Amino acid sequence: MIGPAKSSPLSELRIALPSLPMRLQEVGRFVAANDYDATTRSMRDLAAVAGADPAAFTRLAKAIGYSGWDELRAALTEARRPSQIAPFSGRAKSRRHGPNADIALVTDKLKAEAAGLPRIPAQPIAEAARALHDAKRIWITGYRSCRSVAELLNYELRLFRPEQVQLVGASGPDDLDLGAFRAGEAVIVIGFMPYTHASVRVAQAAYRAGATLIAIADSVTAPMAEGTDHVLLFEAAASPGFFPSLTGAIAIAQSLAAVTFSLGGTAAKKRLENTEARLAAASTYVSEKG
Amino acid sequence: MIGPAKSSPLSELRIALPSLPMRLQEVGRFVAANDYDATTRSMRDLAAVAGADPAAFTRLAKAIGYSGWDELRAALTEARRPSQIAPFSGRAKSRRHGPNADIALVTDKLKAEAAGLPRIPAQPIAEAARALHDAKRIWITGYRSCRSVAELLNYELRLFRPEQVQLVGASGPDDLDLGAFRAGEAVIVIGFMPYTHASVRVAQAAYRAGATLIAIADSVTAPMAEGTDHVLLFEAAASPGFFPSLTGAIAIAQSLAAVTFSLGGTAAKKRLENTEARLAAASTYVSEKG
DNA sequence: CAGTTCGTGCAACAAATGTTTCATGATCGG
DNA sequence: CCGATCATGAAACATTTGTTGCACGAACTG
Repeated sequence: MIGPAKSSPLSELRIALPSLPMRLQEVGRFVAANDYDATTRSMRDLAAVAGADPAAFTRLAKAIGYSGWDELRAALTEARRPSQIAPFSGRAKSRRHGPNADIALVTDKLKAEAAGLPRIPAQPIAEAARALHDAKRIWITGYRSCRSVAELLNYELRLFRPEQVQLVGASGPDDLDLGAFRAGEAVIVIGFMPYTHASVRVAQAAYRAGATLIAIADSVTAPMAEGTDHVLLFEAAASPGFFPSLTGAIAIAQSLAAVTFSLGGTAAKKRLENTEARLAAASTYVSEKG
Repeated sequence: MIGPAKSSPLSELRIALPSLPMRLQEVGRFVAANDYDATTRSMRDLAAVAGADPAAFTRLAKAIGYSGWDELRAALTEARRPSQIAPFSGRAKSRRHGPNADIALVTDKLKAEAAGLPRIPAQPIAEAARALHDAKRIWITGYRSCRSVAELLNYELRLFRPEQVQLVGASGPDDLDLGAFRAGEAVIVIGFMPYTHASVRVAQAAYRAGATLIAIADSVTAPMAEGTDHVLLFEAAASPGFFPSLTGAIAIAQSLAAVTFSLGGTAAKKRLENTEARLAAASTYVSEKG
């Protein structure tokens, strides 16, 4: 016989609460209010904090239909598991047809990517920028679609540190510069799943050389993030569509360059002015007009 | 001297990982990838799932500076505690100096860019995608910082239309292909103020050749947007900082590629699968593992 | 009022947990 | 080639965990 809907152990607890003895009610309320500690700390610890008897927790679990505290806690743990964040809720399932389908795809995509940007942790970026500021030389790595991010970062950093910034593999896919890394230098590796072998190799070489490693990746478990001093996370799979999104990575790269420039002070400003003057002299740009 | 961020036990683990013995590396990776289970399940359980010796977990914890597995797990548990709501949300308000200034700069920048994305008009993107779908050949142009956008677009489009997409100036800054444009082809020009002469020349050449012209720019008055069939606008100056922002342009490029792929139907899907298979065969990527 | 049931705290219990020790095999340097 | 160090798995260890038996007191019942 299957009982009523076992939606959540917490709701079962809440429903059964009024019909329970007084002491069990107290403990039950404590569990409901501190369900995170309930899943992570021990029964005796909880009892001490709640000012109750350890046995009360076992009795509570049995009172609401579990075989014991262990089983209740396992249910709470599963209910709290983070990976249950509705991966396909409002997504491509509602594949609309007609002329508006494409427009809907675009707006959904833009909205999702906009939502992802504020979730990027700012502090690691600031710390990484300081590391770049202190580095004698900066190497930048990114393959396949991440190469665009690498090149943007290379371009912006070279605007005010032209001598000290270099793109790894600029002369071709096999020009890896693996032996060129030195301590005191910084190596930036950009990538997301699936990770290329080349980026992992660069990260390992940088690590062995004692260089400061900065990874821009979609996960802390990325192979090239191992051993890195700084990991800057973005959400590659956040938006609908078939390719991972690089918007977050671009935003990180730009912020990194901006803060690094800010740390550079007047010296960086002067070099940027020099670069701009040189570009203007070469008449690279179309002159502004009213 | 500011050391690397020791905020999270996961970062400590990640930093120490490469210098660890092989078995401890495996266990460390497992913990990093399954940190929720690491906080909730028992050491022996984890060992069984990871296929490792229980003792390895204790050794791992000691290797990265903890007194034992219990202490490491406690640190992981605290790092995961949900009620850690935004330590910097209300703080870094008007602080323009001090250690929080950089963080404020980053958060402001990200927020501004996130706000700009939904303002991008979707319909022109969908229309441009249809034009790309109909084009016999696609040329992509972008100089200076916009080159990164051009290369991303080139990369993504070539995934399912490898024969028909080409980056203008791929062989060098003077390789402009100006005479190669034909009617029935599409030329994409990416740029914002100040505009480079090269991009304007490409646009004019495309116009004269009768090719379909698509401009990704920050203004309808951009020189290379004159005579253009499609103008896709983004806000380059929307975010604080010293460099114009390319986040919007990247988002447009990705949306453009996504819709074009969507229009390609099963044929595009098949070509994408072929490309992926070729990459897998070349073992470009690190193989996934549990 | 006596008898019963129920709720509760305490303490003892068996099981499981994290840790340590030890033996074995691999790796490295002289 | 040998000795020393290190990495690693298995088993023994002390501790902690969740559980249960028991006693006491309150509340309810006849």
